[in-house]
Amino acid sequence: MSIYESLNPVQQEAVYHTEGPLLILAGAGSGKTRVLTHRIAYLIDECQVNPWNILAITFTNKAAGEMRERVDQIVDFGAEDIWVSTFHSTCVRILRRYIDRLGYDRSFTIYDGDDQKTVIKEVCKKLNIDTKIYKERTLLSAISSAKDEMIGPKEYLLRSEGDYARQRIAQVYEEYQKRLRSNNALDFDDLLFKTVELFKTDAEVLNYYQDRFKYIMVDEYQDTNTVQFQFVSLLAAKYRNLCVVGDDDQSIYKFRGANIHNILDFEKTFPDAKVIKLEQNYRSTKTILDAANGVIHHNQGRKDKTLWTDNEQGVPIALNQYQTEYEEAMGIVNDIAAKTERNEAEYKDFAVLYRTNAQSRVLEEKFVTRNIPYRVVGGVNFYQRKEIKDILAYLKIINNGQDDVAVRRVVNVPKRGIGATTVTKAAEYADQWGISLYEAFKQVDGIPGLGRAAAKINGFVNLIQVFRTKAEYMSLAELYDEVLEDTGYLKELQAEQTDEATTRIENLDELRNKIVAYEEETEQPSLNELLEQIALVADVDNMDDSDNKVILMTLHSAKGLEFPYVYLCGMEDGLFPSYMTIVNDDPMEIEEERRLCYVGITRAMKKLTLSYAMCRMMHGQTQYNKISRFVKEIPPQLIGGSLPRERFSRKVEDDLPWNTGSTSNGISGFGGGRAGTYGSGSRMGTGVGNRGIRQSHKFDVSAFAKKGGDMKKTAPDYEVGDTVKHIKFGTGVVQAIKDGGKDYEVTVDFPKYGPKKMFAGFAKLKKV
DNA sequence: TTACGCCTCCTTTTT
DNA sequence: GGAGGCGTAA
Repeated sequence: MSIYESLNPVQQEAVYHTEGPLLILAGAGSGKTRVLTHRIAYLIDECQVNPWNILAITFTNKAAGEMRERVDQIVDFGAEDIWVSTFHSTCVRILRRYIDRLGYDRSFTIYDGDDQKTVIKEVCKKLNIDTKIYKERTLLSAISSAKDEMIGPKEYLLRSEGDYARQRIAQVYEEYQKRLRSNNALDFDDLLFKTVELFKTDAEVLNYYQDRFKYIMVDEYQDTNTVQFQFVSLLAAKYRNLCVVGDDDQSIYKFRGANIHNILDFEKTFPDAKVIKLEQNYRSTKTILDAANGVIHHNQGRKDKTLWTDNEQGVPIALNQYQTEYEEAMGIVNDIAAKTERNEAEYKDFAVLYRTNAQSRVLEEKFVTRNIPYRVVGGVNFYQRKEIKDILAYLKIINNGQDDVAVRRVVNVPKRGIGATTVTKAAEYADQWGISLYEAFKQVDGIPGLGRAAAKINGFVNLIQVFRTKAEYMSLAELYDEVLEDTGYLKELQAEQTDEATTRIENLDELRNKIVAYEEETEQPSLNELLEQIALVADVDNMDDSDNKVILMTLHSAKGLEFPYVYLCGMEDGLFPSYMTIVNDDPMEIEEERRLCYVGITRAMKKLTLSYAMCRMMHGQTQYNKISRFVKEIPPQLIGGSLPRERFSRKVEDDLPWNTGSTSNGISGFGGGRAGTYGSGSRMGTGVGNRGIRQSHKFDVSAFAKKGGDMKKTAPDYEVGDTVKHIKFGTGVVQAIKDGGKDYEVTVDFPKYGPKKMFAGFAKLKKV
């Protein structure tokens, strides 16, 4: 039997259609990755296409990695020759080879958002821009949108006639590009922009890549922006074997320049395009899918399709109302604890999704108190942490002395007496002579008025020069150790003796691990390539399916993922849909939020739980919000209640010794904050709803009775005086161990959080 | 030059 | 409620 027979007929049709433009409209959970990977296998195995001629583009490294893995599994040989990568890494690979044709140096560095901000600040200072009127963020996003639309600084100015504000932005844009250029750096948008520019200006290069990539596949096509569309169109122009996969209902990146018309008008752009719709969902229960359809049908201007499934009806959707965000978080955490304790599911089966990153804080707090392992995706990215960026800045300087941003960042970190005044003088000198800041440092004797600071600058230059020499013969990990030592960075952290410093040191260790791993898996490791890989990773990419943790992330990050149990929290008008989109009264904006909701709902495989809080702290103020309009768009018969279990969970939680009880300072006091039930009792009593509730209630009771009864009590492997590690409190010293009947009660003194009492069985303390 | 404290602004979402 | 910017004091 061929591997293609496991596909349904429509999927097969998509696989077998190999020549010419093809649009696959793939609903959520309809097996599009399967189709793509099988299509690649088919091209190679049945159509004798050289793997070398295939390019598959995704948005995240994680998606690329997954696809690569699955392709490896089904393609007989040559899989490693297929390019499976993100837009950004594809462009970097091309630019590393040919960007000198645009007058750039091929060893350019890539600037992330923080670096961009640093540059824009300098630009504003130089041009006397009042950042109260023109916010740095606004300027950057204007520049970014311009680049997405492939509008350069000159053209931007031309288009700004009669508009002073825009002219001012044009100046900023021009100066910003100038600085990137002299720093030999590209920002994310440049990677695409410059590649397209290269294709347009250099027929030889374009021709080479057109012949190279005879078969092109693009995933998540609905999220492509204009410059990405151009990139793909140019590449595919010669052979026209372009297969795009997407779902207009999951287009959620308009704010980032995604142009939904790329997918909606695909048939206009390619009149001979074949269109195939994948509408059978293999992921979710009927209930979940009906809810998703109920919501998304409120959108106008979408391609007509209805997702259906052969899966079972499943349990009803839970909807919980809470007084505050704290109680909401506690409700979610308790629910997860209950399910895992009775072995219904593992931690990694759960995802908690929210609209804004800020919402994660309260959730985290509750996960910590309940001692449930979790991982927050997004928010403060590992590579955005101060200590990581500092050390990376050193590595960047060693790699590329033209990177002024990196030099400014660490020239006085740790403190070596080179203050702002000194740096400014050197920068002026550099400007005057058209050299980089680091070059100016080297010529420090020529800079007037520096006084004693000159010697200090020499010290810094020597430090870097020594690193460069060492980089010649040392491994990257060795070089990394040298940087930590010789800069005194590590010593300074060690001297601090605070919890925060310990975390920072741990993070630096983690970075070292990543460097070692990179060196092990790469044939010819180089500092340049290492930095490039780091620059291109997103946080989702680091999500490891193997560690058993609850995942917390924004709805945006959740796209493309699936989880058995999904919690959508903060379902309130003003939060989701966001306040901005409500006041804006542009229906298109609400529609984008609705698609986001659709994405969230369709992540769930077995059960979806929605929740909202009557009031929550937003922008430092208590806000009273109404239930989200999206909840009301879900057919009510799909929603059940969960009152009994919530009440029970609260009981369990009150038994926990380390819980100080947030109900005591809650608005409503004890009892008032428990989850209520949306709608009337009669709704609870109807059909499917009833089944779900009774079941979960019953399970709760018996599971708990069992747990309390015959749970094995094992003596801890640590004793009084030992240092132990807790999942979030960090390390602490055991002060007392008491036999508390059904479990051992341990008191641990944590430096930052003070003494905590906890049950050994729950706390999972590890001796260190 | 640095450390501290007060001020403002922020809140969509990210490769 | 928190991060970053700015001014003042030592």
